Amino acid sequence: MIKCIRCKHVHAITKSGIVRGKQRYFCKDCNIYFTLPDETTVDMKHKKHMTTIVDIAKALNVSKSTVSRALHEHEDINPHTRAAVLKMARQLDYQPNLLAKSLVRSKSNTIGIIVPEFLTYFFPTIIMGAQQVAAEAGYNVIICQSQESYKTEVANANVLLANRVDGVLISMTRETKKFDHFKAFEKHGIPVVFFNRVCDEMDTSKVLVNDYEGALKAVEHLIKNGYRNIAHIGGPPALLITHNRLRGYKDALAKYKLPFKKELVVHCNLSKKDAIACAEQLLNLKQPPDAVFCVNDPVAIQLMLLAKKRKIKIPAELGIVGFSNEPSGEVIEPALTTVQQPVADIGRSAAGILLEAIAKGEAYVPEKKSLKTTLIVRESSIK
Amino acid sequence: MIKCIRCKHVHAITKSGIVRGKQRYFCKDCNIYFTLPDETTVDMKHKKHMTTIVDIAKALNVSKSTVSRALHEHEDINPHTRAAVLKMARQLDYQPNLLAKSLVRSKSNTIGIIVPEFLTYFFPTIIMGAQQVAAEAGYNVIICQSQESYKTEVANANVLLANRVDGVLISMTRETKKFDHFKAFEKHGIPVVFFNRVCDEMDTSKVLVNDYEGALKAVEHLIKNGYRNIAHIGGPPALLITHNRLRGYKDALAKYKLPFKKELVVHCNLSKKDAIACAEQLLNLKQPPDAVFCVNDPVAIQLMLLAKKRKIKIPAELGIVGFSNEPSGEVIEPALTTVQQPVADIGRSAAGILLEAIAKGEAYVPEKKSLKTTLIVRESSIK
DNA sequence: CTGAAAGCGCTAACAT
DNA sequence: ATGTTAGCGCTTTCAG
Repeated sequence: MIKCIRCKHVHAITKSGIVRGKQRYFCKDCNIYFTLPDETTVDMKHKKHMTTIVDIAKALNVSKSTVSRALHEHEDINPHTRAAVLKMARQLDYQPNLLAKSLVRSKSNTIGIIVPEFLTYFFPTIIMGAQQVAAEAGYNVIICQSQESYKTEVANANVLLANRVDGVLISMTRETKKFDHFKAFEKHGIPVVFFNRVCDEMDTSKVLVNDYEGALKAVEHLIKNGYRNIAHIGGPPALLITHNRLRGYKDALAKYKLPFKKELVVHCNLSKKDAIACAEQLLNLKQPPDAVFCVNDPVAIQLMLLAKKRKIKIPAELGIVGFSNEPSGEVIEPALTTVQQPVADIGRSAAGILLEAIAKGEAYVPEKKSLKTTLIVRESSIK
Repeated sequence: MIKCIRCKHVHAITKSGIVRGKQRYFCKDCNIYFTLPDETTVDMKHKKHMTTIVDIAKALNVSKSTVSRALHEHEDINPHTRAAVLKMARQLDYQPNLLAKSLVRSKSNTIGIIVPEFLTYFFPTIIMGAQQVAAEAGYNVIICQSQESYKTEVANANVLLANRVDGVLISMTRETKKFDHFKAFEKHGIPVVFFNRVCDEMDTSKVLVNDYEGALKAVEHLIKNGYRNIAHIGGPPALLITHNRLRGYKDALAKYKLPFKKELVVHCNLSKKDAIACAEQLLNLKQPPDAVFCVNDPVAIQLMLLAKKRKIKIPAELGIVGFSNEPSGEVIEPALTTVQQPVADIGRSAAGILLEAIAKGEAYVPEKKSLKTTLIVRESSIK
């Protein structure tokens, strides 16, 4: 709707020839000729318009569908036009607008990841693995940190929903008890794969490390090396890994007919401070343990540091085994025996399953995957 | 337009009653009755339609513009309609489609990050910092790993471009010599902030750690502690940090009138293998150093491990200072003196500057930020 | 205060 | 083989 530049009215306007490629108009009321201010020149520096398929189409005098087809190896396309389009696309520096594509396809080619934190090497490594697999399949990754807060986790879920991710990878906070924010994904047909900190209430794919087996092997190893009064520093009771590693610990004792002593099991919230507190609690026992299986390496290291400070000889007087094989365990003295988990594999595996689920849609059947652990024997556990 | 399920033609079709709530058709040509496969029932579970503003509008018998306005605290809106819309939105579990919003606003509220790798704690920590700041401002983050490959980096840049990110954070690969893929961002008015591995050729914001000063302090500390024959294991020559830390090393020597000896400087590509090779090279010297300033902690740790293996006393016979304060340095014995960089701050700072640039648009003036380092003195450098 | 309509860039029926 | 058209879900003039 063209308005007269003087009277601002729209009636009484007629086209009147073309001047320097621009349409000229005539207002019968005001009796003046005018052309519209060329907005493109203003735009030029303001925000360089990215070339679209329409630009290519115009340049080549074809329709945008033709351009779209040429760009997508559609079969019904003349090889010549195709070549011309491709050339022009390169020439104009065309970058497809994935937002538009996602909108019309109802598919964003993006997956979301929710992790509780990002500080230790653990989650970054998993994310890296997932990101690699995703990138290879042409998927982007949006990462959210729940910071171990249920509320944030709900917000994260909404962000991912609003961004219309095609699938989600989740490791829950330790305080998550309600799962509606996860179920919302399912409700919209968005597949979810849990890893590590999984949700039992939901019937989705899950990728876990075989914590039970890892713990069993670790404690068995201690027993075989002559330790008899073996303690366990576990994780937060809410976590499944805590449960499974504790179970492995118990079963190993049982297997070798060693008594289970309640006072030898303490739970740690995984903070450094609490780790030290737990270590103290154990070492202060009237009958202190001669070995400790720790829920993870950082905890094991705090224990070792404390023991060393107290001149307790490791491994002679105190055997220590950790879990997760973090870099620090390798350089500490004595080097820490630990249960290695295939961390990057967790991410790769989870992402792989998720992509499959996205591809299969309805047909997809949830799958539970349990990754193997390996006991890495170093010095801290060999009497 | 109903087609016969046999002859596929559209003429000769008539309606013929309703069966179980579904319209039945009759093809006069083929003489058969049929109903159309019920797509809605399939759809129901297939992909639950997410509610849109139109759904809300219909439910309330208002126009979608009204809904949009209600959802955005627009001023021209009746408080009652507003309340009704909000209520209905909640009721229908409305999640705005950010893809659509981004498309029409030409603003994705997403920033991209390109980092060379993701393995050490360094980049993940930076990303975490950046992600926090971004999330607080309502921005998502898309992360790309260039894997130290120029080609991948170019691909990464295109991915971000195609996703229409509003800004980009970059730490270059060590082999990047051409910068067209970065300049493409500028060309489209997408602000770029470099961090850590910055690009001198581009006039954009940069966030760096004051490597020079950190190195200077580190070497000065060694000198003050009585070391006189101080070596340096540097990083890959292509990196700026290598250059700056080396400069700090040299200037510290100069400041105390100590001679610079070429054979005491070796360059390491930062791989573990090469770190060991460099350490060996130095320790094998006819006149081995009595202290080494290392380009980073992992290298320092490899050196320490080798020295210990050779029964060289640390710090008595060999002082060692690292750079970056990685967790391992704290637990190794003797504990590693190191230069701490405010890693998460790099990410926070860079993201902050980027968001500001996005907000200011044209008006934005590039800014160079140099973050301070702190020398953390532990045992490995005190004779 | 509300509605109608245009359009962001793209895909995908449908038509030619 | 190519063009036309109708959206995807949303914001944003413009018109009441």
